[in-house]
Amino acid sequence: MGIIERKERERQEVRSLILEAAQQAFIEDGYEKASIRAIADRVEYSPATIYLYFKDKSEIFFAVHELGFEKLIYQMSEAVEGIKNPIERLRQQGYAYMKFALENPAMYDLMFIQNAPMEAIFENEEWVCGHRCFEIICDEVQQCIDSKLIKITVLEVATMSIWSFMHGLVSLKIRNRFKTFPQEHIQNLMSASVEQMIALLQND
Amino acid sequence: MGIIERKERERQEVRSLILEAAQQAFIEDGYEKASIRAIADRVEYSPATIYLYFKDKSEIFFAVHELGFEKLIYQMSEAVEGIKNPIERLRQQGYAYMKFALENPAMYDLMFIQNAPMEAIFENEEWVCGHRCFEIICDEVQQCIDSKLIKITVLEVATMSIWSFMHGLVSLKIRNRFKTFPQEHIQNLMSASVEQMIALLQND
DNA sequence: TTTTTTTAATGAACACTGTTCATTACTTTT
DNA sequence: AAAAGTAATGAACAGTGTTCATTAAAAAAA
Repeated sequence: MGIIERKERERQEVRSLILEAAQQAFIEDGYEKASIRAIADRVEYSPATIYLYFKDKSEIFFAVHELGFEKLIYQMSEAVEGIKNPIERLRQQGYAYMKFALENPAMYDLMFIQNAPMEAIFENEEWVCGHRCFEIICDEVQQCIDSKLIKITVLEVATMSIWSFMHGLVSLKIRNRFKTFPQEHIQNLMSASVEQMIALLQND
Repeated sequence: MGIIERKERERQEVRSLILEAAQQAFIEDGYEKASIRAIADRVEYSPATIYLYFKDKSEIFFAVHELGFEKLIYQMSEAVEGIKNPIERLRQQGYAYMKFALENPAMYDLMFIQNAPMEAIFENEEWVCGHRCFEIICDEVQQCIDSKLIKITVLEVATMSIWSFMHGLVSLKIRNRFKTFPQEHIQNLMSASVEQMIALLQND
């Protein structure tokens, strides 16, 4: 009997319809303003129906934030494709990260700033997509270490430093804290900071 | 007639009572859960009364975030007191920043992560406390540049880089994104990252 | 085919939220 | 003592996430 299989297929279809609607609503209005009712409206279901497919709002946006990671990981991989020099790979990966954040601020918000998606991770569960993304950064850093191109030698320290720097840069920008810099120079200053950081990292 | 002066004094008193309650509620429950009604309860006023003293919730928490800046600025200033070496001053200021963030995560949230306080700044208005805090960081960086102790020579680039790095470090921690590192080493890795960054910055 | 059982979807409600406004209570001025 | 001005509030509005008894539809059993 293929009925239970078809049912499961239909279930997954509805699920991803809701997810798509949630993603759209979230990108347009942000986490707080993307209400369950608004998402339900988009898929033409009752709000209560949403809860047959997701435990709560956190869980919906955990699923959405996973879509974000897919996209980020893809764009970072694409950015280093065909490049040999490890430093150049790291640079391009960094710019891809920055580009993603500035072009999809709402998504980045969900992935690295909002509490909600983390709350959806149950005890003793892993943050799988976070780890995957983290690892592809690690890989590039490891390459730089192995080829003795950067000054830092401890992988964890290097990765934490570089990631923190990049996250700080884009999240202060996204959250409007760079008002302290002359408005018209912010973009240039951000690029200059990235270049400066790479220069500092590099062995001479 | 000192009556209007007494009235003004009383008004300011009520205002700061509300502020204190808001701060407390916020520290305990975070921005979203710190409701106007909860704040009103704390000061034993009606919710509507709050709106005689503040335009909206954003404005309340803008005022609270200013209190946070006072504290942070004080603690950063205290941390460098009596220290001569510019690099050591920068290091201690950095650790003071980190300590503040980790000890007052809710406050830090309001100051550097939440959107709300920024929304309370009207068009063409300045983020005064942000600028003040930014300047005392700038001062230390400038000292390092002047005494040729660090490799970066452009003040804006240096400050943006250092601040972004520190903000990234503490905000990823606060928002639980360091799950990607072994739980028990996170604190050590964060300190090691700070030390590593100072080492990279320094001229040899 | 008809009846029973299982599954899916919903309307209505609950307990909240930020915010507004007409009404009341109190002070100051006339 | 009456009038004017100010401060505080109760009640309401429109919204939120979430739950649950009830209804509609589909599948299984008779």
